[in-house]
Amino acid sequence: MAKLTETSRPVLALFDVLGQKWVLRIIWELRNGPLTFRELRAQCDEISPTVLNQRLALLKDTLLLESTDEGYKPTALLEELGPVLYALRDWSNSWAEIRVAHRHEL
Amino acid sequence: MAKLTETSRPVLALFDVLGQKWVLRIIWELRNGPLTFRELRAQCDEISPTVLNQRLALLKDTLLLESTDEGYKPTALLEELGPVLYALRDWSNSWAEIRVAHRHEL
DNA sequence: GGGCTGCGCTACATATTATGTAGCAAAAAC
DNA sequence: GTTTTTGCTACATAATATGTAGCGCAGCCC
Repeated sequence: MAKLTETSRPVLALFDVLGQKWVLRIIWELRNGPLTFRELRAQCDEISPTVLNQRLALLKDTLLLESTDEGYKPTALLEELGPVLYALRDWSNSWAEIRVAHRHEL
Repeated sequence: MAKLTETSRPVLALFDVLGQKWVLRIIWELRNGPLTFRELRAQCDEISPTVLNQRLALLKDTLLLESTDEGYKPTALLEELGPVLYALRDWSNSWAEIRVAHRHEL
């Protein structure tokens, strides 16, 4: 499993985690309640189970996810990030529009 | 250069970009004005220039960064994400505290 | 009990991506 | 016009992801 840079700046440690492939996607797909390993894998476009399990281990280790009898779900702490994720979603719509507009300019 | 999954859901495209190593860090380091290639590289812990250049190309291509005579800087659109980034920074401090507390529990 | 099914997850060979060092070509500084 | 500095490329090596197969276990059915 990847080792976190033990930096004195938490935001950089956070970027280390979020910057790993599939991490944001996994968090996003768990926004509406718990999913089992196989459900989560299906939601994530059949991501390889090797990587999925590595990411789940990392996220449990960093107290962002926990596994219950219902499946994997965000911790209370991670749920506080909900509004931030939705802000990203909203922003991404403007981004998509601008990119389309830019393509048409060419 | 990595190809974006051309998905109909912008938020997933966004996660594809942000989920690449160094992308969040690069954006973060440019929050206080433009930096040159070498300055940016120094801020990013001497990241390999190969990857830095790949990421800069990606971010220019997706209209998140632009290069001026002052160096690389975020586009107006990306600057709108400022508050979101600072929210992540603030949240990461609570996260760090909880992780420390959890270590001491063991 | 014995055989099914679905589950979380592992093994492993292959393909993709990052790292680190050296250095080039062009622009600036002197 | 020579010396720096800058943006960036080349390339060999190391690290990481992908995709497929399938294991061991738990719950069911009869």
